[in-house]
Amino acid sequence: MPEFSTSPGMRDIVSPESARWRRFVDSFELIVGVAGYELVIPPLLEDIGVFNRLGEATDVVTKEMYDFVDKGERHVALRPEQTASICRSFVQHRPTTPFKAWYSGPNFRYEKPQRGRYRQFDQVGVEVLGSLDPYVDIEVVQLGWSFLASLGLSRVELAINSLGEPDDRARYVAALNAYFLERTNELSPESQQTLTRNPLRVLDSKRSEDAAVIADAPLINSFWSDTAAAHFSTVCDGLTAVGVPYTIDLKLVRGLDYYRGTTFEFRGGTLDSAQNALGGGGRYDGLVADLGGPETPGVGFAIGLERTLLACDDEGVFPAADQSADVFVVDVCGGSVALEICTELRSLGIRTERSWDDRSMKSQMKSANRSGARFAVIIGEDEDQSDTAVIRDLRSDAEQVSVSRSNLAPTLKSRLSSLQGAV
RNA sequence: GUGGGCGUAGCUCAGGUGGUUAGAGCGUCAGGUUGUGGCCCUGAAGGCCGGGGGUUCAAGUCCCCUCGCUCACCCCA
Repeated sequence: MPEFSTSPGMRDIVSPESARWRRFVDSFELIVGVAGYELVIPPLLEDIGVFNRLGEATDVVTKEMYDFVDKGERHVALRPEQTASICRSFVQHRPTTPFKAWYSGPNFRYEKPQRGRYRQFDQVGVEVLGSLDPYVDIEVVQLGWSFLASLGLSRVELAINSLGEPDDRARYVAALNAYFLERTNELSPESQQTLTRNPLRVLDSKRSEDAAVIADAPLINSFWSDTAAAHFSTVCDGLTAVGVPYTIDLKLVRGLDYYRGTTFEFRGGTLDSAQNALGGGGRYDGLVADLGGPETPGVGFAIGLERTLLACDDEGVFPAADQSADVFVVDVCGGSVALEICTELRSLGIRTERSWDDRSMKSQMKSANRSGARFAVIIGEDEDQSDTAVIRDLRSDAEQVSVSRSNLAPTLKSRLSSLQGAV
């Protein structure tokens, strides 16, 4: 056993998964980029006050924060999410509104690790600051939806709800609290505990004992103001208009306290995981002001990489890319010819590998085979003397051919591109 | 934070009631004569049996502790 390995809940992302991660973020950038979102890269570390605004009653703040006092006596924390950082950045730099940002990167929460849940986890997301227009909500939800669809996912469900205006939400919470208190003895001990902290979150309980009580609980829609109801209705109509399928889930409440108005969640189609929330978001119209900025509405979402990739695995889509070489150079004359050929081919964009340590031809051919390369270029004594090279197709039984060294690169280039054309 | 399962070669795993040099498959490396891979054959390297303590003449095997992984709860991405 090695002396060191990754800390709990943290892991190395290694090949071929690592390349898949890069591609994931690239795909996201492609979709939000054409929609005019600009990249913001906030620091991993912030003053803990930035994150305290996520909610004094939330686990994320109360027990999952990676926080410490630095050498300058500042109380800082590794970010548990990026929305608050983006808002802080907005307050600090005051870009013109509407401000449309996207981000990607790791976040940290000190939780017990589990399938699809790590202490360091990556998210991609967008935030739009400065507009109350319901069409912003629509655009944001649509972006998340089309991104997931672009990965090939077809069994994702979009749940959407509105928490109403702050007053609506407050009245609803009060009503909910009264209702649950009345039937508190029917609730599971865990939910009774949750009730004291945040009645909304009791609705989230997945325990069967709670199901009956939750089923009869009052619903948010009867507390919506006219403004909130109209906003929500516009959002729903807009989604329908652009062909984004959704389900209204009046019991959808999200974990962070800053949400108000529209909230939504993308859920993976596979039921066997409790971690089926691939991503989610909503409006947080008070957050910028809470962080000391002007009254500025906001809406956004975050999508978890790990979970979304798990969903991709379940659906058999967005596979890890093929990383095999195009050409493998076998040189049994010391290796200097391989150096020259690799340099030339690579400069032409041909993925070229070779072996080292002066191994036998047989052993180098084995490596060539394993590399997945389409062609082996073989340099033996004869080729070295005559300034030629042998090209051998590793995936067909065609005769190998000998070409002059000056014709090697052009020949490979054209054979590779004709193969690509065939596919 | 709470509970269940599991920790043996790089990987996947065998190792009845404790008993001599801990095994297999895959992978890796080297060979199977004269410059050529994939199939097959042979051989080699590679393990403080997660760590610590205990019981015993003797522990991978039993007991305790600890660390880690995993699944569920909690919560969330």
